[in-house]
Amino acid sequence: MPTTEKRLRPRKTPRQLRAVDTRARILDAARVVFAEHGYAAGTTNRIAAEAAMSVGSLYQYFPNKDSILVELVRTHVDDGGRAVLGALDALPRPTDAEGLARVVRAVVGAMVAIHADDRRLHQVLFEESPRPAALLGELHAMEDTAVGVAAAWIGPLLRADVDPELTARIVTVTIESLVHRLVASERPLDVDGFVDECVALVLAYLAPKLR
Amino acid sequence: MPTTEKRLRPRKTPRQLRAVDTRARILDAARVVFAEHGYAAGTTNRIAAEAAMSVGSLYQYFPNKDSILVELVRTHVDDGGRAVLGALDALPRPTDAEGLARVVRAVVGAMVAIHADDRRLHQVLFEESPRPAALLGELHAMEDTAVGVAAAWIGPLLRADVDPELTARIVTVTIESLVHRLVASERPLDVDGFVDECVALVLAYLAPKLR
Amino acid sequence: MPTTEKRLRPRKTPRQLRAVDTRARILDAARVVFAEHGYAAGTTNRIAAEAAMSVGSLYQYFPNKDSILVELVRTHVDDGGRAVLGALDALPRPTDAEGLARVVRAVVGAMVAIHADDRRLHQVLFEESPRPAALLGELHAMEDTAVGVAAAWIGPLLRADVDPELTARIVTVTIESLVHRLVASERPLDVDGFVDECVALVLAYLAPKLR
Amino acid sequence: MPTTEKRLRPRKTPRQLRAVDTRARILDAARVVFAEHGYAAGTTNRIAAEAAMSVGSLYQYFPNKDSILVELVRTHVDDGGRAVLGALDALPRPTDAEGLARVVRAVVGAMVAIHADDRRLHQVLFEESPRPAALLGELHAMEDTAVGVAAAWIGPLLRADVDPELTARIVTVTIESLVHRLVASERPLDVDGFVDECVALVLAYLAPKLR
DNA sequence: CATGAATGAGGGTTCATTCAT
DNA sequence: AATGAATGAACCCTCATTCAT
Repeated sequence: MPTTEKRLRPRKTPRQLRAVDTRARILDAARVVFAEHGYAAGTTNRIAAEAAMSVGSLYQYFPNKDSILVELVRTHVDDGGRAVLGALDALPRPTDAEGLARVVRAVVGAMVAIHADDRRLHQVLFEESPRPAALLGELHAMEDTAVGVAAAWIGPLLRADVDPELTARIVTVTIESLVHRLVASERPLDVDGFVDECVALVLAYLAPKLR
Repeated sequence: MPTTEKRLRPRKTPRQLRAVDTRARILDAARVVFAEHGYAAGTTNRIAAEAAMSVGSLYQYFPNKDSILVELVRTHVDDGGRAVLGALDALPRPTDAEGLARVVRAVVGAMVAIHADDRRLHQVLFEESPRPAALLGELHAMEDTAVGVAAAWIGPLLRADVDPELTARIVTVTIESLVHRLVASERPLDVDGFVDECVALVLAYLAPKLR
Repeated sequence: MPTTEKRLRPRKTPRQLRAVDTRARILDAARVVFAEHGYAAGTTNRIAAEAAMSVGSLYQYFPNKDSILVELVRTHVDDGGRAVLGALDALPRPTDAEGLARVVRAVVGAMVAIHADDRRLHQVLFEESPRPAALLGELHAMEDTAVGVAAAWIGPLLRADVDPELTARIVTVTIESLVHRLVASERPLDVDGFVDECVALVLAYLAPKLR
Repeated sequence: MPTTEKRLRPRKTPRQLRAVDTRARILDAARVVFAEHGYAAGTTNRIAAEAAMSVGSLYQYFPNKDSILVELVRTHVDDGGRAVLGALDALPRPTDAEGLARVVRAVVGAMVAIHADDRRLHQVLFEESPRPAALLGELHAMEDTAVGVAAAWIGPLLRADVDPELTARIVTVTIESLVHRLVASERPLDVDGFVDECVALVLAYLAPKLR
């Protein structure tokens, strides 16, 4: 019933929704172009062409090339966070080593899943491109948040003499690093085997620290 | 009059040696410039200036900018390999968990040491810069070699039902990834603590696989 | 139904009046924007924004950016003429050197007054901006008119062997030039002292030509 | 005798002279292009084309478009100063009204002469173009120097109760303004007549102040 | 008539690479 | 071999103007 739908949300479409859509088109195009050409050769003109619009339009939505990149990074990180939190949501707080194993497996799985989409883009976003100072702050904050979540989930299981914050950070960094390494790998890789070993690694690290 | 010409040329810098020296000067300059300006802004003119020579001369030793980068990457990887092998050379093949701990600690220490030199350069070399396909093959070969060495040192300690090759690869990749992560970190970091945890992580992973 | 339409239209803003008002709003906005940003950076979009309307609307009242500028120049010149004529209106035709001094002082005073408003705008209008050929003709005509007025006021006092037209032109040009120079000056200036000297200059020039 | 000439000045040519020549070519081209197209449309590419070189070369001699303009302004002002000083050099310090008349005539003549070259360029340089703050300072300093010179030449002739500095400044500004006005005039003008009146104006202004 | 998103030619500038000397 | 001036394609971005709604 298109008529009904139109009636139900009329005024919102013209300015707001259009703009949101255009922004999305630009970001999608940028993803494609950066993945294909890298950051330096991913020119704003190319992105505009990919988005089937003029450069001028692109610059009405983003003040410069870097801001597109920043938005892409932000979006990716946010999506990652949401994916992990979503995976955790389906699980109870672990009360024993077995529950912990399920949690770690879920997290690593979620991380790998969101990175599987476009490995090359991920590389461009997180390695090749310049990261403005402003963005770095956000990324650090995000990591701290992630460490906080990890500490909340793992902490209760740790012995009293173990620093939950440090442990959580090591686990977080390890998972992140290995998943990024997996993504960066330009050779074919047995993903499932990698995930298994990654989980094993983390659990082995945590085992002697459990209460 | 070849005799005359020979006389005019200083004895200790025959054509070959001179060229080697010039190449080295260029590479040193490139290291400085890339570390200071990044890859994109590290122009060939700047490198030539840093090397106190003309661009023209630079292009007589390297066909293009990328070839300088490639040489830098190659050199760094080779140095890394040599450093690790050197560290291992001082140790006996491990026969028990304790020996293994010493070996892992030595390797991680060596890795961190060669990366401590110039973190920024390392980042430029391994993240910011485009890596030509030709180089990728070499890097993969290097990794395989590293895995081979790891397998040789760890393998004899593993239980029969453990895949030494896979285990060695995971250990290698983990150490590499975490050290790179340490280097990439733009926030101040407790290096020693990081190394300790890194060693603990690897040993914990290996512990259940030991015979 | 023309009757209905008439009802809907507010009485005091029939098509014509409304348009005049909109034009005025645009011109006012242009003055502000040009004064603040200069000609090149005084974009039509900025002018429209300042006028609280869309660019599209602006282009319904002016065919292009230059036409706004031209209108601004025209208005300024007209205002100047009116101001000078107004100042003269309050004075009797001079019959002696004393009367002449009063007239010159009044004219210079009026000129300085209308330029004091917004020096920066004046600069943009008369120096920084391109002046289309069409406008030049009008400006020349205006100058000729001014010279004519000057000749009418000064002429009767001059000796028979003096060319009233040339004398009037020199006086006109001198006053104009010095006032513009005053406006253009980016260093603080003693305006009153400047005016005094300007008047003295003109009177000294005229003195030997008086009958 | 080309051989002799070559021998006489050998080493100076290669780097220094070439560069000076190239700079001059660029400035000449810029003069032509600015005069023809104005500042905004006088693009660096057009200037390079006019100078029969590539943009890249142009940017090896000037860091940006504005710097070319600044150099042009500086050169023009310097030339003007030199021309006026040159004209004065041929005259003795005035000791009476007659000598003063000769001096004023010489100065006005020199000013008009150096501006006769290219009126349109002069307009672009001094009206249409943005003048960086740095340049303004220099221009002010130049004016002050000019006022100083004028005071030195006129001062001794003035009555004790006359401010030589103020008088010199008014004279300087008047000559400058009227000559610029002459240049700016886009209508054909009787230059000689203008000069005569200009001189008469200045002398009439000075007459009552003479001792 | 109003709106403001869209257009795209064109501008200033950089930098890997070449080549005459 | 060395030099460094010269090259010019390509980049990012702006802004006067248009046009679908």
